[in-house]
Amino acid sequence: MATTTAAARRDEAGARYNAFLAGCPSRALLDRISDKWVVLVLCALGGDGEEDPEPRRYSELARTIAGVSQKMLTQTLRSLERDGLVTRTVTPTVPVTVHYALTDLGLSLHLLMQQVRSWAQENMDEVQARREEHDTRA
Amino acid sequence: MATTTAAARRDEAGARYNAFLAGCPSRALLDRISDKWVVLVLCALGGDGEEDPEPRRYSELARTIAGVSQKMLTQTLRSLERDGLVTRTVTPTVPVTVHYALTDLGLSLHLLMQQVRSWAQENMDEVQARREEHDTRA
DNA sequence: CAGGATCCCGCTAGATACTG
DNA sequence: CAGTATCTAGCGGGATCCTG
Repeated sequence: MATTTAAARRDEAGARYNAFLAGCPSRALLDRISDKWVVLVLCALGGDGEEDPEPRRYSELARTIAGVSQKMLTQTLRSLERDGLVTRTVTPTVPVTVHYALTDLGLSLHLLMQQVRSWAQENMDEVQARREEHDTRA
Repeated sequence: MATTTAAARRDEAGARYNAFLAGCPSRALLDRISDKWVVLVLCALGGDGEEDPEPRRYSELARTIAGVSQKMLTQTLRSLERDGLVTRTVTPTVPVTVHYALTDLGLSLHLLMQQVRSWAQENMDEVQARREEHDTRA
């Protein structure tokens, strides 16, 4: 509604944009991995580099990732659970205990993320160098 | 400054958060790949799946990605150039021509992104199924 | 053609308080 | 302990205008 000139252009562009990216489902995934909390949660659940897929409690995750708020942590866990990447196990103990664990699907994605992290560890210093060089020259 | 109780907790948390993530440079990379335009520009420059590292013009990129605004495109290209992931080549023709191309570094990251995209194409349907299942049950 | 500068809106992420 | 609900600020990002 209210298709102004700009919106029309964006509409027209959207068609080509979709043709460019919507053909493959990668756009949906991009929205997923583009969330930094998703990656961090995956890292935390995957053992942050170690193969240690032991289930983590909510507070444990919050403590490990730390920089995350309850809202973001819960929200991220919810979406990951919704997509079948993590499992949520509620143990009806006295105060209630909840365990989160990676599914096979989540684990496979986590392994990919680890590769990305490896790339970062190997090349980030060069990126830093380029960045500083570029900054000082400017 | 103005370190309230919450800020103090966040501060304290920040230390552990850094210990958890700052040990590896992955956090800096996360900020990089967490930008969807970065990925899309990398795709466009990398040929979107094809190995076709031919330099692209600014308007060409804008047309290919389409959904992006000039501001975001320019901003993304600037940061990528700053990090040494893409090169910016200005040819002083009559109206001025600018070519963007992936550096070796950018290409390697692009290849990684392609792997992620492959994962997406293979598993996104299952994710979709899980998602719908989860939605309809709720 | 390629991009700088500016205004401005929306949505997200964070803080706070409350509950089972 | 493991959340939920609400409120708000900040900024990402789009639109628009202008320049070399």
